[in-house]
Order: sequence, then C-alpha cells, then structure tokens
Amino acid sequence: MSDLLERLRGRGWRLTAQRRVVAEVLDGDHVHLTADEVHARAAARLPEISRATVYNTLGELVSLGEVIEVATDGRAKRYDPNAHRPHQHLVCSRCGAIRDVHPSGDLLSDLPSSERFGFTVSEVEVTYRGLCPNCATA
Amino acid sequence: MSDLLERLRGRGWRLTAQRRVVAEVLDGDHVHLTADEVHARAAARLPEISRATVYNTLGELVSLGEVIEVATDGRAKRYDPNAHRPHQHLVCSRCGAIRDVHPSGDLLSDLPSSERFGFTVSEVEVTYRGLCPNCATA
DNA sequence: TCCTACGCTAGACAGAGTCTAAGTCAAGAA
DNA sequence: TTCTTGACTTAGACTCTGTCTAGCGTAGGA
Repeated sequence: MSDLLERLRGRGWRLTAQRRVVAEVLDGDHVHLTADEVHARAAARLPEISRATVYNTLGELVSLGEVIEVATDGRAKRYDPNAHRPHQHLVCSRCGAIRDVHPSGDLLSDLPSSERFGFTVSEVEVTYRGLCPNCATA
Repeated sequence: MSDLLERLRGRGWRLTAQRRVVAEVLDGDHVHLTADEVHARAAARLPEISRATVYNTLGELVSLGEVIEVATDGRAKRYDPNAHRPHQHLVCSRCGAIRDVHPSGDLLSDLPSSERFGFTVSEVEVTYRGLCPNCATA
C-alpha cells in the first residue's frame, strides 16, 4: 500500500493525514467497502475526518485509476482497491458478500458485431449472482 | 401491451387508471426509463398521479416479473419492460444511451468452478460499455 | 346500489452523495 | 527555519432517489 502512496505522490498528490488513512483503509484483497464504511474505519483512526473528504478522496482515487467503483445492488457504491488486475464480481443474493473473480475467455468477443448497433465497445462489466456457501446451507 | 394488462388482471391485479398509465408508458422496445421519467410521462396523461403510486406500481411489475430493474450507473434505477426475453445491456459511457443486446454463448459457463468459491451461481448480469455512434463522431 | 378492501395521494422521512464558504496546512521558496 | 500560497479539509446545507404513513377514494363483487 505504501506503493500506492508513492505512486500518488509521484503524480503530484499532496499527501495529507486524511488521504493516507483512506488509502490505508482500502488496503487488501476482496475489499469492497461503501463510502460510509470507509468513513467509519477512517474515523476510528482519525476522528475528525469528514464525510466530504472521504468522498473527495475516493473520487480522486477512482479517477486516478487506483480504485474501482462497484455498484452491485443499486444502493451505496462500493470501492474496490484491486484496480490493477482486471476482474469481475460474484455476489451473494442473500447476504451481499462479494468476491473478485476471473472468468475465462474474452468477454468482449461474446457480443457479435450485429449486436453492437454501431457502438465502439471497450469494456465489459459482469456480475455473477448466487448463494454463498453460508447462505446456501442456511 | 394490452396483453400485459390482461395478464395482470388474470393474476388478480386491480386495474386502475394509474396502473394502466404506468404500464402504457413502459410499452416498447429499448425502453429504459427512470422512475422519475415514468412519473413525468404518466403525469402528462394523468396529472394527479403521485410519485408513490409510480414507485409502488413499478415495484409490483418487477415482483410480478413483467419489468426488470436495471442499475447501469449507480444513480437512479431504470425500468426495462423487455422482461420475457433474456438479454444484457450496452451503455454509452458519454450520453448514457442504453440498448438491449443478446451476447452469444453461455455466459455462466465462463466462470470456472475454481473461481466460484463454493457459491451456487445462478445468474449473470453483463453491461457492455463504449461510445454510441453519435458520441463517437462528436 | 352499496360495501369494503385495496389502491391512491400528499407529504414527511431516510440514505447516499454533492456543494459551498471559510478555515487549515503541506510542501516548495527564500 | 520560516514564510507563503494554493490545495485540502470541514461542517452543514442541499439534492436526488426512494420509502413510509395516515387518511381519503374507488373498483368491482354482492
């Protein structure tokens, strides 16, 4: 994660306590926190951090390509720091658990040109849904 | 669309002017209106229709399986009356235009069991993104 | 025609996110 | 080290989407 801070600094990012804490909270694999969760965890370390700063910082990380926004349920967006390895998401329909997954094959090529309506298609976003092991047995 | 009204009536749906107008507004192909847009168009025909009724009716149509909820951008949900033919969505990253598309192949089978983490996977939702012909040339 | 349970309305409320004005401070310059 | 300045942060108001409630209205059966 200090890699991340170094990269950001190299791009002229002013390094403040608030930004450092937000970046640290987002560290790890299979992390998919809402802005509110990020704020709560950041506030545990830096009590006076404001919601606006969390939103600003998340927005900056997203536009710098360091974090991905995921909208799996139409409610709050989630923020995924695993931005450097392309992946998709597997979501439990009951409890909302999220895993990063790597489908095989070229997802873009599944869309024949007759189905592209003249669009220049550049990205695919896939959400697999089902029940996680816990919810399936419960 | 009168098919739809007939089907709903057959399921014990009480047919009111408000519900009829909402159903009519949603008629057509490649229709992906937000609740607010549905309300605006419904109100053009039935000025006293309330937001709550539009939300209630949309919610009922969704749970009856006649309309699909689509969340392409993390903002307002969109409502897609094309619920009887499975399809995915192609979205313009600039103007937000949406088309229904039909990818080839079995999208579920692209996720190897080693990437399922014990989940029972039952659905896939795909959003293709790119530029529509208008936005690509502009 | 009458009844009544279901549907409708206005408006309050809630959650997620954005914006603004004023104060603060990181980091380069001297 | 101290100064300076513009970028950053804050609190809180505001917007947008969506939900809920209490009381009124009405579709459709008897």
